Amino acid sequence: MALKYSRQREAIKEFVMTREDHPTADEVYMNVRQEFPNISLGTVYRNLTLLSDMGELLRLRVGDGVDRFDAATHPHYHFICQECGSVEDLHVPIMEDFNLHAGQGFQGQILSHSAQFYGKCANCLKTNS
Amino acid sequence: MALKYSRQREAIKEFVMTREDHPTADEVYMNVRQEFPNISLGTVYRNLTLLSDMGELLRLRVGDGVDRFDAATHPHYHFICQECGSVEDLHVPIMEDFNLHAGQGFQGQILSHSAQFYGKCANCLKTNS
DNA sequence: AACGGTATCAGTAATCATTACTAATTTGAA
DNA sequence: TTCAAATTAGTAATGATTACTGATACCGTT
Repeated sequence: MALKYSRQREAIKEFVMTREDHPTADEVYMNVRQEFPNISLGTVYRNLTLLSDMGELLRLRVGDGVDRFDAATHPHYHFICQECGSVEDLHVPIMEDFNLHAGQGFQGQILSHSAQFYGKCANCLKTNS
Repeated sequence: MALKYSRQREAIKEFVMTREDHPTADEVYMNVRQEFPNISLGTVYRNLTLLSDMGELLRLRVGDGVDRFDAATHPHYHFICQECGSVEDLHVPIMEDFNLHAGQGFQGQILSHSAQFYGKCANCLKTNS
């Protein structure tokens, strides 16, 4: 049960931390392969899951069927470009009041929320007219 | 290309409309099978996708890896119970200002958002202590 | 520095949700 | 009623993720 160091896990974590976008498991695999040509996709998944469970990474499910990983572990919102599918962090504070607003007339207990914003990213805005 | 009536599609739509929860494709399949014992899962998926594309249903991806379908097609927020995984509609207005808030300092263009709220549903609240 | 227990690995098979394919059936306009 | 086109049932294929297995790497203890 005790966690042991592994060079592969370290490389995976390091790689995700260098990225501003939100790489998928496959993208992590492709890149870490340059340092560890024999690393297997299963190892990448296992470590990404492990790191997420430990709270060192955030596992994102933005709804396109592929999980993405984010080294920014503090709670924050995400933007998804409807044009190119890119995912960006939004640098605004979490709206805590939103939980109260949404709970009006609701019989359960709301503890947290997540939100995704959609539109066109800066790149796609200038690229196509 | 022209849409033709089909009894299976009608039954699928009717079934989803009777439900307050948000059935998965498999749940729809299991239920519509009582009326059409030979209906295939592919037919269910094809029609759910078709109805969603036409705007008669909403396809939800709340992040648990399974798509859910909602007959309430107006934009609204969802609550997901962390205990039992149930999904409920929240009956509060969409916060349009949220787009502006989130767009502070963002170079792209935000057009819409979706949000999910997490906690304990009324049932789980009273069931376990 | 070698030993040994266990976590981790690479490789591969299995799973699960969803989509694609195909020959047969159903729909609906002429 | 006829017939082209849409839809179906059944099944195969896909794609992301997880599970399994024998070999390897890590690390506290000798």
